[in-house]
Amino acid sequence: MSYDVPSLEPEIRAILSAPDVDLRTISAKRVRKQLMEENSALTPDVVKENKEEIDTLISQVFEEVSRAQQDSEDEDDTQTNKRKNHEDAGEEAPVKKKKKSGQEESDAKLARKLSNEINGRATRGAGKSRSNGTAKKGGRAKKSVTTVDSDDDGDEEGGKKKRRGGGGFGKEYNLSEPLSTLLQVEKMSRPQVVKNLWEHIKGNGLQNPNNKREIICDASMKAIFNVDKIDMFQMNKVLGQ
DNA sequence: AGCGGTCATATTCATCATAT
DNA sequence: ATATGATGAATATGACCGCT
Repeated sequence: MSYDVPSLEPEIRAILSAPDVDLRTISAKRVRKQLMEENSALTPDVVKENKEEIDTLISQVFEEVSRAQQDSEDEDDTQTNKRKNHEDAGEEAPVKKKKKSGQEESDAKLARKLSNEINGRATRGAGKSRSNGTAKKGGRAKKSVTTVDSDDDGDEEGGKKKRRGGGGFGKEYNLSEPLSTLLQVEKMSRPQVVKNLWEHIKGNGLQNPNNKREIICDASMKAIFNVDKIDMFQMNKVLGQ
């Protein structure tokens, strides 16, 4: 009320789209600060009183600029990509299984998490901050526990391990009638069976929507397990028989 | 005794930024 | 300066078997 916040949009846009400003390293707080420095009319008190509104406006402008910059990245990624690489290299490569999950967030949501999203990613990428990320992680420090892709491949000096070939999970089993019918193979190792089974499950949407760990057996599945529904773990269990 | 591979969800953890 | 909200990422879960 004491200030026409919307009129700040051009200034905010200028700040956010400045060549030397990274959307990942900028924060709403910084923008506010810069606004105050450049605009004498914006005293700390004024900002304080309109903080919420200003933040909202910043978030809106951020969205637009961010989108524009994404397009730029598609065409020319040298800048951003380079920087990004640098960060990743300098920091540590946290194994991320999932990439981006969704860029389309509701506007309301986006506005709400503007600050967190921007700065969260920014600081993380920028490194510094925690520096010893792993150490601090503490209990969760152990990254890939099992899926560590240690495909031992190669040599293994002579008669060391054939665990790959005849190993515990490498053993192939003769599939039961309904199972071989369903999977169209006669023998297979258990992990492979599970894999194919899930393929079938997902293909036919046999998961219980409420509890997706629960499999609702269809005719062919019922022929195998003899039940209407089965826990995905139990499924694996029965499979061993 | 434990590791290895396979699956999806649930839970937990830590870290970040803002707000008070 | 601390408390809190929120978010992302990682791990645990459960069962199988054979080998080191």
